[in-house]
Amino acid sequence: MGNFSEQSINREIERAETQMFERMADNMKTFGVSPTIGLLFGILHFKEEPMTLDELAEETGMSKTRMSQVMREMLALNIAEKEFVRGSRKEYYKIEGDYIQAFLSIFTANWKEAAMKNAQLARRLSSKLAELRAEYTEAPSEEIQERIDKLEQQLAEWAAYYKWIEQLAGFFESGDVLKYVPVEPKKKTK
Amino acid sequence: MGNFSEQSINREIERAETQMFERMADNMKTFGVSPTIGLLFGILHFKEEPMTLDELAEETGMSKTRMSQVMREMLALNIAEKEFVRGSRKEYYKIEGDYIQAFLSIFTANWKEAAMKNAQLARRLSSKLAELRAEYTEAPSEEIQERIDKLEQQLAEWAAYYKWIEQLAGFFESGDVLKYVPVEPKKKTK
DNA sequence: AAATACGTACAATATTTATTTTATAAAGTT
DNA sequence: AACTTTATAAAATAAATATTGTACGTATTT
Repeated sequence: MGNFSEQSINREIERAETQMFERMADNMKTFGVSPTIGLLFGILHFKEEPMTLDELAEETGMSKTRMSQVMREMLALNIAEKEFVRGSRKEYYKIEGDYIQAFLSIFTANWKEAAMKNAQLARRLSSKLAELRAEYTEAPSEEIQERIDKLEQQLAEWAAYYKWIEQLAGFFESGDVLKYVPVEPKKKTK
Repeated sequence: MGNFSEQSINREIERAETQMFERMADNMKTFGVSPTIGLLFGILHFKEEPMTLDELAEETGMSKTRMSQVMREMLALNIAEKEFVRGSRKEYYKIEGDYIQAFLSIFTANWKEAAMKNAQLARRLSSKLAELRAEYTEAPSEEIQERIDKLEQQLAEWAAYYKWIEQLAGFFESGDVLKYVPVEPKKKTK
């Protein structure tokens, strides 16, 4: 007896777990990364032990290939790592750090990359402008002069912005942010 | 004379401007919002004066409908506002604050929304679990007992996380973050 | 009141992103 | 050496987002 009830309660728990994972996936999308990263992070965090691509595929119902793609992204973001398991020739993955660390890693990585691309373009554009100035030094119409000035001024303002982003990324990466936005100790469920 | 050169230099400048705007658009995508928000922000910032939907459509080559959609998003994110211009029956839009302010607004908004959704789900799941516990109090198999405990513990950990995100959003929203990650005064272009 | 200008809802299309399928290479086993 | 197993590249498909076009409502002008 109780068999049916037990089965149905297990289903309910399963459903709750799934909803939590899906919420995490959606969070990640909001944060600008692939939702499946959130899903896998949630699962790996929940299981608390390293998992193979096959296990992840089984758990999510997605293809193994997709698991491979996403785990690679997670490695690049430094929110997961491989764990060598002797005796098995599968690769095992586990997460690195907790939710907050993952959050910090993701934003750090994204912001740094954005700042870097911006800096790269800004350099290119600045030298282009210098070149234009040099080239047309003899007959510089009022209008063109002004236009170049304006763009340079805007580039400078923009540079201040992405340099600030870089600083912010550092503030996250170093964990300094946690000094000012501390983690509250989690309470036991009432 | 100089007419051809003048035309070509103008084209070059135009191209540079466009590249900067496109970079901004790409930044926004990275940040998890529609790239066109970055584009319009860049244009409005550059022009330094309020613009109508038609002007924006003209400038971007996109449809007026799209401009309307995106401006609405920007209003919701508090990075743009309408400006009433008497005599005209068009609506004029201008940006609110500089790049950094926009950055802060966007993340504040996104993080708050994510935290809110998480909190909502967590509440639902917690009461569901309580309900399950109550319902099956008589014949609680070892296994189910443990499964519920585990999920509750995970929910608690997750709650600590999204509460932290909320705090972080507050830290951004209040501008406190700027105390610790200050804006460097921008240098004049060399 | 008819005509025009404006913004946007709604449906349709295009583009991008996520995911799967098929194919292949490398390593391990028999 | 032939056969498996594992991961992933490359191509194909599906799903989600961004964008446009059409239609319509409201306000304004004539």
